Amino acid sequence: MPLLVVRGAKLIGRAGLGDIVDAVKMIVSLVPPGRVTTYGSIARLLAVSPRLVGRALALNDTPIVVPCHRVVRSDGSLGGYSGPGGPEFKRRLLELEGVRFLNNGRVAPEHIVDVARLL
DNA sequence: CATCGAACCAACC
DNA sequence: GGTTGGTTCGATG
Repeated sequence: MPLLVVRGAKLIGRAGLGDIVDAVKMIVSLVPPGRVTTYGSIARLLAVSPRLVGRALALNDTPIVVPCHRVVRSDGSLGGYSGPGGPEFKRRLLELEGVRFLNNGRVAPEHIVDVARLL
């Protein structure tokens, strides 16, 4: 199966989003504990819209084995979490991994990395 | 710095 | 065809 789907290209059946899910899983698993990345960062790498990355993560079947909690919004605010426990659990996981949160509820900027830097 | 609104793109109704 | 998301970015206070 293709790793990437060019934006706008039509493939057989549910290939489009399915492939993005796989690619996103792969990329997210590169983010080390104590670090987070953003939807937009992944989206640029895959040449898709950030919203699509969100959707891909939302329908991700393995929320625990894939560290999908290490993806936040570009301004450092949590974003959502469709896994068990919701966003509250997401935040707890991150704190557990050593991610520091500011008073305004955002991730401290020093933890945020662009996935392109991890390649 | 915080909030607001428009743009985004595939799915779903 | 309109709404809806695990968003983003520029404009505005």
